[in-house]
Amino acid sequence: MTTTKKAAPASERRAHLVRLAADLFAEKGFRATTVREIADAAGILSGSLYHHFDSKESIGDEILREFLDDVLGGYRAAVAGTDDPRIAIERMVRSSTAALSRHRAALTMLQNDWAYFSAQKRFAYLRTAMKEIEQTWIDQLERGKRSGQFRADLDARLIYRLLRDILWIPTSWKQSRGQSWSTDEIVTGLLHLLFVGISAH
Amino acid sequence: MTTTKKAAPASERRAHLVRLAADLFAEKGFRATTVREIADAAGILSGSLYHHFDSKESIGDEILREFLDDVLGGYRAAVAGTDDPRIAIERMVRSSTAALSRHRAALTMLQNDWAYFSAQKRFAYLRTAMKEIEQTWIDQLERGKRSGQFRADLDARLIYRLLRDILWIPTSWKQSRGQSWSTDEIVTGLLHLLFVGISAH
DNA sequence: CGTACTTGCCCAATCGCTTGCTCGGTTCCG
DNA sequence: CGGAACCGAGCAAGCGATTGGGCAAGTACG
Repeated sequence: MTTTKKAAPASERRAHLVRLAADLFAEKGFRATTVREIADAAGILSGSLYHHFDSKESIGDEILREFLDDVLGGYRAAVAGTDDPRIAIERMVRSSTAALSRHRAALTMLQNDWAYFSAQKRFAYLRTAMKEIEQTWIDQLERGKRSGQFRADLDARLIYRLLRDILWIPTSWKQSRGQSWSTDEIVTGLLHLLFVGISAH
Repeated sequence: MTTTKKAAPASERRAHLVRLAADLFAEKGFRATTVREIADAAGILSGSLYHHFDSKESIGDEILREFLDDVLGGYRAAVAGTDDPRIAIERMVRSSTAALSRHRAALTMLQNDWAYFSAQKRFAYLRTAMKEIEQTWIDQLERGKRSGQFRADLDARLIYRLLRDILWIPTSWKQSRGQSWSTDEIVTGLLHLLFVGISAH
């Protein structure tokens, strides 16, 4: 009665399964991961997953929504407290990095399976969220140009595109082999690159 | 007699089929693309592909090899003519951008299906080529540090990793909807970002 | 000229397997 | 008892791969 067939019970077990699935998605992408692999990771049979979810896509949907909520929340907080676009951008960079490390699966899914998701109306919210993200960045970049803090010849849209994709690069390194850099080192390196480039002086 | 069974005839038709397959790989990745889709794009049945190729992997192999040859050739030419690491790096950036736009499929394949390819001994040459690419970049960055042209506190390996991934970002924009930037605009924006950052002065 | 053979290309059919998913039944626990 | 969790078996669809054969154009040879 409480749960018909399509509903989402939102139990603790369910949340755990989502996390297990997310780990697999983060490494292989959405489509390349099978429901049997997810079930194996949970120690159950694949059919048993459908007691918790009505489809594989629902798992993906949940992961993507949580990620976008997290990112957008962070951006709104980043621009709320200050009038200085440089401070706002630095906050957005740090906020993005933190959010991405919290949702590695969502990133891999958006990278590998964007064509798959964006073709479905169920995932139309992806485009909406992306547009808000883009607008937030461009607003700050334009403000920085007007205030004279950023180069006047700067193409805000182009820089945004570069930044957006640059920011989620280090996330895919996390699971990489061998010694790595700490999140701090990476963010520092990025911010340095962003504001002053690689040249001396 | 001439062609036993595993050979590659290297005909014109074959090259055309590789191009069709590459277009699909560029959009969906290697594993996510089926041989039936490739055949459909060519207007033939899937089985007919096996007259030209002995396996789906052979198509991928051909695409990847051509790409790596192109990139490495460009790098060798870029560092050959000059002693100035900044000039060498600028040449490498331009060479990379050009090569990537010529081999969008290879990029998507390396991004989406790296785990798949690198696990096979048939594709062992991928790691070899990647190492030569990395060494070329690091050499130039270190030379720039020693000559005082680049910041002394610069982590060459970190910067290389960032650059490598940054460089192939704009490639995935090419097929995007609506107005875009020209290759020149993108390269200029990147080089500017790389050498002087976004700050005014 | 005409016949025989080769070559390049493709179809039709099928194999063994994996995919996401279904569903009736069973176990466990409050 | 009742509900949540899971099992076990299986389905239709699709997957990559392979085989055997057919068709047309070319080549060789008498």
